[in-house]
Amino acid sequence: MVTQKDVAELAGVSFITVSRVINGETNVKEQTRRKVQEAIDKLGYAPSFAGQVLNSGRCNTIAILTPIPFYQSMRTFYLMQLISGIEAGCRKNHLDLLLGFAPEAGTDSTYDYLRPYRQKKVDGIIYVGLKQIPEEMIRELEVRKLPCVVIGDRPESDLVSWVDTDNYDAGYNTVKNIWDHGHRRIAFVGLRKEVYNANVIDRERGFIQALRDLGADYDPEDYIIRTDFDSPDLNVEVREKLKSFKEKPTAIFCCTDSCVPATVRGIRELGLKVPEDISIVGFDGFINSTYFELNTATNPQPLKEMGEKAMEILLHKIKKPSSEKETAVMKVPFQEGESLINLVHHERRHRGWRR
Amino acid sequence: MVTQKDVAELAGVSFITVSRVINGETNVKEQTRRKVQEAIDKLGYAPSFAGQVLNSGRCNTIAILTPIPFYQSMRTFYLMQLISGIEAGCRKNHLDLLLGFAPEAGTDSTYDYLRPYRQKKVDGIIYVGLKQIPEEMIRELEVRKLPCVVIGDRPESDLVSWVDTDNYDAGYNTVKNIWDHGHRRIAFVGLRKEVYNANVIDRERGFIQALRDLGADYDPEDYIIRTDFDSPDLNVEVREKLKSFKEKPTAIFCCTDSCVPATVRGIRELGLKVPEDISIVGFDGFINSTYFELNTATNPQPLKEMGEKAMEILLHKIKKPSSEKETAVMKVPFQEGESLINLVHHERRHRGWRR
DNA sequence: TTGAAAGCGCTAACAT
DNA sequence: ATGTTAGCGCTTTCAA
Repeated sequence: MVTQKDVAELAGVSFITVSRVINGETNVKEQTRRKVQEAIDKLGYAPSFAGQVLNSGRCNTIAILTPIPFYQSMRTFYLMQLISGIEAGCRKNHLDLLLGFAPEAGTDSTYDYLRPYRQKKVDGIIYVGLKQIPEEMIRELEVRKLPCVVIGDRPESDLVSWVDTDNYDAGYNTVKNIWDHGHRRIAFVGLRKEVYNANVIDRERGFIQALRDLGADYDPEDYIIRTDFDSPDLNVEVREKLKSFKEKPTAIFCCTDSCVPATVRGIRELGLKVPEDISIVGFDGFINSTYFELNTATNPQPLKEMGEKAMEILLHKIKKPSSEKETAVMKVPFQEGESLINLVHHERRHRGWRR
Repeated sequence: MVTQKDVAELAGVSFITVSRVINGETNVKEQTRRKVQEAIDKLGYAPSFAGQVLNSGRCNTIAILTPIPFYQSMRTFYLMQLISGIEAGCRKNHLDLLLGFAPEAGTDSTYDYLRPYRQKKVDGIIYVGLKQIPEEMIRELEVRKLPCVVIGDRPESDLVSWVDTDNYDAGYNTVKNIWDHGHRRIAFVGLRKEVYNANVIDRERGFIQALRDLGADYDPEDYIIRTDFDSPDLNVEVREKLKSFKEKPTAIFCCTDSCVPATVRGIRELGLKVPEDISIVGFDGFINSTYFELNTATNPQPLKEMGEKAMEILLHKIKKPSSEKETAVMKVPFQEGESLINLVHHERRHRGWRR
């Protein structure tokens, strides 16, 4: 490996002068600088990461840590888009990104996922939640004094900052939007209670409250279909639940776009059409025409911006470890789509299927 | 930060004894070891990454470097699944994964994507190709003596090993399979010539050669629809090209599953049905029922295995830098699906649309 | 079985 | 403007 010493020797100066040139210090004679620079170019010298870390205590690396599995599910889009925001922040600040994998239920528990942080291999962590941040991790953050920002959940600990979207609000507004399109019976495709996901729970709360406030003539809780992301039986679950309703919904609000295709399939299996018989509104903004035939109304989360915001907060904390916990709540806009129709124009059809 | 010195002080030994305990050396009295271990536990000491790197010259980190953008396109599934294989290898070998971003056309060219490698921040690189590995990167590999394995392309340089699938073979076999289902006019959805993708080019070559060998009564080259991944107009391009054919194909082989949904849409826009009027076969194995309504015949690439194989090769090279370039070609199996029908059973229908 | 000294590549602080 | 010294946390070598 080429070191400052090698460069110094070739240039006929001491190694400290090389260091000065590398760091762009001003107190070097122009002629010397040129000499050194030539030697650097000739040898292809670049300052070693290890030496710098040892000195500065910073390794200019941050970790993105997540329990989201890297499968071919739409959930990975959530992660991917966050990463693209985080990566933008890294670029700007000359940081590198370490990819960490937090344990998921059913995963190899012997895997020591905290090792890199114990070793101080990163300056900070962005934890992409959706699952709760593990207790032992919080303890580690405390011991190592590692800055951490969570995305998609709101941990109470003072040790972690977070960036989240206003899911209650977005859920509420979505229902209001659907209602404004003339729909009076709206169902919700949500998650089973045992699946922890603070975001979806909030969307569901918004769904329920909006319908109550709007004066719906049914109990919204009765129109919640509970399933799991990527469930292979999602279509069946939707279909059977739909069958069981006395009064059929004219619109379904899916807690995430991941559930939209299977929900549509379930509806079609009943011989019904989307959106003519049932309108669909999703959440997250994953669906696009590249892989789904229906232009879907949804609530696109500002994931890239969330990633960027998380980076910003993390950098504050890295630069000033004494700084306070920061939090940020971002709005989710509603986005129209062909999957949500205005009911007045289609009333006859709906009457038909309600019977 | 807690260092060996702190532990040594608390345990009343010299710091070198702490080092010995950490590294599990045998020449430490059991009683001393216990004393030291207690101090370690009490202080939550873990050996600092920086110190170890400086000493060993190894940073126990490998990079995955790719020009594939992190958007919500199916192409990211390719990357995701590779990563899951690579990650498995990292886990086994106590390595960490650095996520690198190679420049894509149209990207910020001021971004110094090679910095981490110049700094020796990683022990090796896995480059996920599909685009050619940049020349300046090969030069960097040479200067830094950095091991590198490419996935999805076959660079000639002796400096890089590679793992790839046999795309010519898979393309050839796919056509043969479709032919065996009774189809005699098969089209191909491929990429425009200016889009570099060695894999797809090989699939196309297989497509052409198979039809020639099978004695097709048309020139396969006339039945190639050229587009780009994720093109928003893919359906239009397919539709218009289909219209232009005198003799209509009864089956379409898509160079990647990414193109399947839009291809299906294009077909439907002509009032035709999949698979009744036109069968579809894809490639890669991205399509699944979670987000696409049609169970699609395809050629699932063994991506996870490829990632694992790449890791294996990379580790060889890291452990023994003098070792030779290694290459691996993996088979792609054909997978039946409802989107490909046996033509004899549906002949009437097909006659109908051919007219 | 334990410790002292040197050195990995770099920079900050202090000479010259 | 340039060089010397010391030290970051660790391991290797040599000494006790």
